[in-house]
Amino acid sequence: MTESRQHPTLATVARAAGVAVSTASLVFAGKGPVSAATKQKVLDAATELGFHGPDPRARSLRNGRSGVVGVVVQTSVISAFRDPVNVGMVDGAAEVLGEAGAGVLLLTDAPHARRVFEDAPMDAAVLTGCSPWATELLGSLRRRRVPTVLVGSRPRRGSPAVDVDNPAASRELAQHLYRLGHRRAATVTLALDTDDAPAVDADRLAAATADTAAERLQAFWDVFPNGRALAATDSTVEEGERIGRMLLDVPEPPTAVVAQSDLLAVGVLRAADALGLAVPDRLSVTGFDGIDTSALDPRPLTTMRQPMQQKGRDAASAVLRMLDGARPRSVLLDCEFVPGATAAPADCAAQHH
Amino acid sequence: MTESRQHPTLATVARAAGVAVSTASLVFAGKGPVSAATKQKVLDAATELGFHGPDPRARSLRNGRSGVVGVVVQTSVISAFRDPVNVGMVDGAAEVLGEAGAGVLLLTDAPHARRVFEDAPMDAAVLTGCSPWATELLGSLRRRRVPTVLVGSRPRRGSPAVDVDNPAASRELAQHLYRLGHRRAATVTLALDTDDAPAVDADRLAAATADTAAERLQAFWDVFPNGRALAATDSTVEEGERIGRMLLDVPEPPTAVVAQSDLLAVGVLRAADALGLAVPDRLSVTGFDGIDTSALDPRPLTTMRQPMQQKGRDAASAVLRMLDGARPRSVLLDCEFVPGATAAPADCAAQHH
DNA sequence: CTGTTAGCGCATTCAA
DNA sequence: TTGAATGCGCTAACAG
Repeated sequence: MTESRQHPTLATVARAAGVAVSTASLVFAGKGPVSAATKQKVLDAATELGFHGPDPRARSLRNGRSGVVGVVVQTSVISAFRDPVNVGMVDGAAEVLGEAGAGVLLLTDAPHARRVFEDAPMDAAVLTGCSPWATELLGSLRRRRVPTVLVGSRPRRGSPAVDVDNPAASRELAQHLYRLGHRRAATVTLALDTDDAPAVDADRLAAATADTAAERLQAFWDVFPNGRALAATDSTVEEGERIGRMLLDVPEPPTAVVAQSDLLAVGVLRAADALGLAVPDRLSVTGFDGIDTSALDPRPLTTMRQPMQQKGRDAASAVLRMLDGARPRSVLLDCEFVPGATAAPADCAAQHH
Repeated sequence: MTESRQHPTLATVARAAGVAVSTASLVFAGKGPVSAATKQKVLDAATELGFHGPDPRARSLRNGRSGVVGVVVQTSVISAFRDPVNVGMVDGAAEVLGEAGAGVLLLTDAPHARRVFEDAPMDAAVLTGCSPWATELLGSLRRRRVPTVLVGSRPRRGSPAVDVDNPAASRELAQHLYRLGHRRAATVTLALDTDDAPAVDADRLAAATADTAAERLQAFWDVFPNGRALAATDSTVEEGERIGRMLLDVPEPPTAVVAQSDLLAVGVLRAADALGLAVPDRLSVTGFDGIDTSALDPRPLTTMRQPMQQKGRDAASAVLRMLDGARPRSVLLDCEFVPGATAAPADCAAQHH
């Protein structure tokens, strides 16, 4: 019984099989023309030595590719994944990347994980969201010459972006309310910047760092120029309820609230319930995303369904094409209006006046 | 204006700075004793050439470490992350690994991603759940000599496991019901195996591949030897409702249902609502996990809170210790009983008899 | 404190 | 078809 060697390598195996390393390499790559007999010899030797394929680390140095794509989400994994939109996106990306044989390196923009971000081996990256850090991270990626695709923001510095058509979708939602007769509408935006204060005016919008929130708000104001806007700090039910109360617990509440996400909208529904405002009779509420909220609230939300997984898939495809040397164009996906049951004609509300 | 070079390397930088490569290496590693002047020269040259740190791929070959830890979840990312328990676990792991400078490679047991699983560079792995594939994946990891920590299953083949004390926690829950006077109890288990059929008997339990489900069921039967058990296929509200109906829509329904997860328990609550069985007056329901279900159901669940993030953190710490050559012991975490409001004395139920 | 040297394990030339 | 030789970019000895 031979003593177990340090660590079997291709060279070890080749020597044991009595062939050249290049031959053994071909066998494991399944590429070149190798005679069946030689192949078998190599395979046998490998089994004998307990060698199960070439070392990924050595391959990546040699090939200049590690087969890993970084997917960067905002803040901690737990808060990012509380939102089904992010989960869907990562899933879509993982699916396409997995089929292409690429791994998903889960990265966050958390400061304490910067070391990982800087040092991690990755051939390309998908950068999601538009946190204040995003710009800095993108800069770092560019310096390292890591091809990057953005998700949920505008294209920047040569990096293509995959996103939904926020202006069109948001306008459609606002116009839907307008056509229903609503004239006093308010909106709850996603985080616009790092500021915790809810009040949003034109100046703050102009300075906003979050493209998605800004675009959706702009579209809302296009339709309701005087509509009140308050910014949430997170896309959660709790935030929606908190901001919803601020919006609704006033002498003359709006007859419609446009929430920039479904989770926020559910929160607004709760605020309305707490204040005794019947939805949709006295208040219309719209969301954004099209996630399954049946577990959160029985009322089907009037919302725009966005193709979350498709965003991830398209981002992954784009990243893969960039690795092939192409310069893919940005992608703008369409959303689909979901009628739901939380928006109704404003007349009802007016009657209560 | 000089033309941009192919790709700046440490050697390039060192030459430009007029120092030895090893010196430049030390500068970027921030380790050795380098004079401030030399250091500056190197940094300047690097900036000049657009060199921003050593290539991770080359480092990993040289160091034999890629700084990446694989975290394997069951099935697709999307279905795994629909369950807050998994999200919490991954978050805990990401936190500890991130602080240690290690990246998280998100892996699944999906067959189409096997190539990634086999080829991905990783120094160690955290293997969660106990899908039928888990055993095979563990075998593959062992052959590659990738130190692995299991989460949510028993220790196997030399790999330590991090888990909660399912027998103790489940017994406590069952005994709580027993002491409340319940004698006719039933249970909804997590997936026990790949079989879709709900009915579970002792034989099926004996053949179960999912340790968690099996342990919790065993503990239930220890207290309620004749209690009916039906297996869910997933830990979701929908499954809980489906199985809940099977359990409750019978002539003599049980007075208590032990669900093996909170999501399943919420489903059971819905089934009870649909059948007009008041909880907790005529039916007691318990869950497991201690996730926040307030968004799903107003009634605070009687359940066991398990430290989800701690599981991830402990698994990550164990993996890190294994990378240091240690052989960490398995960890069994305690759960905490949460009284909630969905379990009450059986008397009430009996009175309706 | 700094320079020289020798591989890490592999994929790919180029010859035979 | 197969074999020998080269270097991917870096770090860690060691010697100055």
